[in-house]
Amino acid sequence: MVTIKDIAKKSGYSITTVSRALNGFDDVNEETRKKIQKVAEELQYYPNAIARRLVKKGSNTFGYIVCGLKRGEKHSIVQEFLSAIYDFANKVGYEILIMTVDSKKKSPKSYLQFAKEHNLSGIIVSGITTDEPYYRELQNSEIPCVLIDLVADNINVGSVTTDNYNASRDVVTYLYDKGHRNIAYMNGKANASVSMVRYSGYVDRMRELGLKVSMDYVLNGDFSEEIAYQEAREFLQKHPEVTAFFCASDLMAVGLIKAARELGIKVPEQLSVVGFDDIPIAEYTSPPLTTVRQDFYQMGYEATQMLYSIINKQDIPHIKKLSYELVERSSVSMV
Amino acid sequence: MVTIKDIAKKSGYSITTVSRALNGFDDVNEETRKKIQKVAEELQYYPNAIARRLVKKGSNTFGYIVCGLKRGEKHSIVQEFLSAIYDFANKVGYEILIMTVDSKKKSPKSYLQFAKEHNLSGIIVSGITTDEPYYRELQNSEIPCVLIDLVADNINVGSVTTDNYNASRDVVTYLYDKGHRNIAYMNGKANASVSMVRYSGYVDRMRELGLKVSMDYVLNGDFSEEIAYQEAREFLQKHPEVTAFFCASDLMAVGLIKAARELGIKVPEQLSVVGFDDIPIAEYTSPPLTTVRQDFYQMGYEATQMLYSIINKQDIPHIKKLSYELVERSSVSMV
DNA sequence: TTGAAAGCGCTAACAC
DNA sequence: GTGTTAGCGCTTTCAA
Repeated sequence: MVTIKDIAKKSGYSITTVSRALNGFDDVNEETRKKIQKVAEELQYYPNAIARRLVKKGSNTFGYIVCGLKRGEKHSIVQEFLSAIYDFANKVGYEILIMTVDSKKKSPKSYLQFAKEHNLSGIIVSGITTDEPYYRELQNSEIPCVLIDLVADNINVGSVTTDNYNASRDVVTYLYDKGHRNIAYMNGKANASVSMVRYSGYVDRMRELGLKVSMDYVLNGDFSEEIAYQEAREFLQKHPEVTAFFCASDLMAVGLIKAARELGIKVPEQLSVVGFDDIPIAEYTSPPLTTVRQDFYQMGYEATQMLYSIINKQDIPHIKKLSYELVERSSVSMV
Repeated sequence: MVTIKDIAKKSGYSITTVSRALNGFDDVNEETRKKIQKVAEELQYYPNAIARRLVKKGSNTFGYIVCGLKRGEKHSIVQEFLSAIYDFANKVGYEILIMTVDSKKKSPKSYLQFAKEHNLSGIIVSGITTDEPYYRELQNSEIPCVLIDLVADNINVGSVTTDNYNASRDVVTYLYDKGHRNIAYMNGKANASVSMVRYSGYVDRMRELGLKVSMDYVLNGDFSEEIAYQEAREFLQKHPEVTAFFCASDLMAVGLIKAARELGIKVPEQLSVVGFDDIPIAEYTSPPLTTVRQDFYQMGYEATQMLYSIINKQDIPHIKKLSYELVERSSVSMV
């Protein structure tokens, strides 16, 4: 390994001067700098980031704690987050360190340990549900944090989500305007923060519109295509009066549509379906899915940006609700 | 920040003893260890991985160079890779450092710089095409490398790919067996290694079966849905005699099918289509796509495993060709 | 069983 | 402009 010392020796200057020359300080003679740079190049010198990080105060690294980075997902949400996080990090010259968390296994280390070990400047968290130990730990973190799809607000911690509540309300309104009155709801993971707020959006808006919300009409698909399919098969047979279904995720909508098809129920003629997320698949299902588009890339980007602001003690709001878009395709009809 | 020094001070032992006690050395009195551990806990001490890394020889980190981690992808290939890389890394106690590369922009740093700066144990590379400067640089690396979907073979560098050549041949055979004789081919990015291999599989097998390969029948969709769509629109009008299309990616197949539909050509009745990859969308298109399934997770896993072996000087083959599966759905018919 | 001391590669006062 | 020195937090000989 070529070090600054080797360059010092070969160039005849001191270690300090080499360091300063290479780091562009202006108290170095230009000729000296040239010579040193030449030697550095000859020796194929690359500064050791680890050593530098040890001596400097900050590490200039964001941590990213992901829950749910796993094989065979039918959406690429994590990929969108990552793409955004790296885009922003590259822009401000930060590195990223990722810690994957498996909700099934007990986590090997706490977020605090992760952060302190690597001297992280701050961390972004996604995919965590409210029943996980991380959640409480994170709430009043001493380290800058931004949570995606989770509520939080204190000096060091911010949160970024889609405006799930209003999105949900809009869907109900949309369905209502299409003439639907018996609107069922397929909820996601009970412990996911987004499930709860989407659910309240549904309930609140239904009530406002004078529609009764029967608990019979609320299923739980756990954000899973398969479970939604199972639940729907049972439900649809019992409730022919239901003309529309709002699903808290596209994947569940897909499962629901499959169940309907098998039962001989035509979508959208006999049953209208609205999803949530707008994952790539949504465009290709038959019928193409009407759904609420979330911009996951933007969520990731805003989260990283917010983290950066928090780290730099900028005074910005710590809660960001992103806009959504109701994209109309062909899974909803008038009644 | 709580350091080993603080613990030494508070516990009354020396820095050395604290270090050894905390790292489980057996030349430490158990009582001493207990005391030290207690103090460490009280002080909420977390060992500084950066300092440790500086002093130890290896960094126990894999680098991962990704090209093509970007917004709005319709597949989650990178996500599958990452998921696998982390699964393996977690198992062997390594960390991951990712460098994103944008083929459009000139890369900010060479892979060597990336590796040396962070003292990486080795690196995994995916998404690189043969025309990129990285490619040559990587070929005879002094640092352990494993390339995904790129050929390479030397002491320090290995490669992992699907057996693209035979997969391609199998598709042609499959189509032939279904009675197709005029089989066109939609190739991917010209400079992607996989494109070339898949293309030769197509050509070789066509010839073996006594079918002529006209250059007219070979289009280039650049792995893009949109470009494939454009190319196909033009082509299909001119070549009604073509009854089957083999596309080097599912996304291109989707573009092709769209073009066919707009032209009033029924898939699969009038035109059979086979894709490649088996991305999630493939299952939901209409008609559902017959395609070659690649196991991207496995590719990532094997790559990381191979890298680990190379790093540890194990004597294993440096070329791994993974098996594939022709999944039959409904986009191909007999003729 | 414990501790003193050197050093990993680098930066940053402070002097000259 | 340049060099001396100390030190980031940790591990690791080598003595005691």
